[in-house]
Amino acid sequence: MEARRTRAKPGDGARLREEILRNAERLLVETGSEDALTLRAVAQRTRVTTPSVYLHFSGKEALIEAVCLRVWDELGNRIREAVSRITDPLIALGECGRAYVHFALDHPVQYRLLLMRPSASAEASRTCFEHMVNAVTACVESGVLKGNPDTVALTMWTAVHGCAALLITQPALPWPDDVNEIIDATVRTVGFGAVLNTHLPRRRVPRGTELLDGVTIAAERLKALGSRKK
Amino acid sequence: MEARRTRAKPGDGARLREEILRNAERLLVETGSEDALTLRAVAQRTRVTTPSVYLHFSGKEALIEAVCLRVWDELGNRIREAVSRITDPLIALGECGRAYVHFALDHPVQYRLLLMRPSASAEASRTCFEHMVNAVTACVESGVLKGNPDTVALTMWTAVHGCAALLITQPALPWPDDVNEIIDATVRTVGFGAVLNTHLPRRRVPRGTELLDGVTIAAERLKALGSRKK
DNA sequence: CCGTCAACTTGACGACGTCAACATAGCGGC
DNA sequence: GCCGCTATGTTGACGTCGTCAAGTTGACGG
Repeated sequence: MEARRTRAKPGDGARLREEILRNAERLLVETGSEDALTLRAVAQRTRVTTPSVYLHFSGKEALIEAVCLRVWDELGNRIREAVSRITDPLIALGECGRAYVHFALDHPVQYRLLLMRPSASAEASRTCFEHMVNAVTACVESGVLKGNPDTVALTMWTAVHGCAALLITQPALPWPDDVNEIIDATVRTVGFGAVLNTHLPRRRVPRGTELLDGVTIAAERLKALGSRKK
Repeated sequence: MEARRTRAKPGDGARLREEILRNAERLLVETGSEDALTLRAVAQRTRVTTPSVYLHFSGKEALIEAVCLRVWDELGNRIREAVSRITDPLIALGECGRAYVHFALDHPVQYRLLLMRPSASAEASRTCFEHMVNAVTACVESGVLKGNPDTVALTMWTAVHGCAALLITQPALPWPDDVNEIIDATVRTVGFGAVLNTHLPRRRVPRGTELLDGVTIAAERLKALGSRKK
C-alpha cells in the first residue's frame, strides 16, 4: 500500500493506541454514522494494516468501548465545569442538566455510542452519574432537597436523557424553533418536581397553608431554574 | 438444503412476507439482540434461501422498518387501549405514559429498534405520537391543561422515553427495587409540571393566593396521577 | 555483530448484505 | 392437451466486514 508510517520504537508502541482512538472518533464525527466506524477504515486512516488494531484493542467492541471512555470523560468534565461556576446548589443542579443535554446535542453520534448501543457498558457511565449524584447531594445537604440522592439523580437523568435522545433520534418531530425551550422546560419541571416532593407531605394531598408553604419555597426555586438566557 | 417449504401459489406470495416478518421478530426476541437479526438467519428460519427475502423487502433496512411498523402499531394499540378505559382526561394522560413505559420494558429489544437505531424512521412514530397528542388535546379541551398540545406531548414523551430508555440500556444503575416507583415519579412529575404550567402565571414567581389557587388545582390532579397500584 | 523481542504485515477464513442469472410451478389461451 | 408466461423462488458469486495464525522487520542489549 502507499505511504506507510514509520514504525514506533520499542517502548512507545502505545502511541499508536492514542492515534487509533483519535482517528476512530474523527471518523465517527466526520461521517456522522457509527456504521462507518470500521476497523479497516480506522486502520487505513492511521496508515496501518487492519490487524494492527488488535495490538492495542482486543476487538472492535473494545475499541468502541475505549472511544466511549474518552467521551464519558469529556461529558463528566463538561458537567463538573458547569457546576463549579455556580454556588447555589439547586441552580447548579439545573446547570448540570442543561450542560448534559447540550453536550449530547453537540456530540450526537458519540452520545448514541454512549447510551444507545446494544450493550453500553455500565462501568463508564457510573463516573458521570456520580457527578450528578454529587450535585444532588449538595442540594440535600443544603436542605433544598430531601430523599435518596441516587433516586433523585436517576429521575433527573432519565428526564434529560429522554430530552437529548429524542431530539437526536427524532429530529422530524414538531419541536419548538428553539430547542432551549424544551430543555428549559425539562430541567425546570424535573427540578420543580424534586423540590416539591421535598417540601410537600407525601402520600396525600396537602391543603391550605401547608400546601402554600411548601409550594412557595418550590416556586421561588422554580424561578432560579428557569431559562438562563432571558 | 433440508426440508424445503412448498412453494406458494401465484397470488398469495405475500404470505411469505408475513412469515418473514413474524420470524424476524421472533428471532429478535429469542436471541435478545438485534445483531442476531440477519437476513440469512431469518431466511433459514422461514426455510427459504436468503435472496428470497428480497422478493418482499428491498433490503435489510426495509425489513427492519417493516418490523418496526408492526411494533409501532402494537404500541399505539396498547396506548389507545389504556386511554380508552379512563374518562378523566388527565388520568388518561398519565395512563398513556405508564402504558408507554411498560410496553417498552416488556419489549426492550423491539423498543431499541424503534427509537435507538441510527436512522429510526420518523413516519411511523408520528402515528403513535398522535395518540399522545390526542390524550393531551383531551386535557386541553377539558380545561385541565393549556398550551400547544404538540409541545406538551413532546415534553411528556421525552420524559417517559428517557425513563424507558435508561431502564433498558443501563440496568446496572441503582434503580429502586420496584421500577414502578421511577415510572410513577416520572409520570407524576411531568403531569404535575404540565398542570402547574397551565394554572400558574408564567414568566414570574406567583405569590400568595394566586399561587395557592393554581397549585391547589395542580395538587389535586397530582393525587390522581399517583401510583394506581396502591 | 548477533540474537531477541516488540511492532507490525501477510494471507486467509467465515459470515454478512446484495445482485445477476437461472429454474420451476401453476394458470390462461389456443 | 400442450404452450408459454408470469409469479415464485434458487444458485452462485462479489465485495466488505471482524478476526486470527503465521510470517516479517526493525531497534536495542550483550
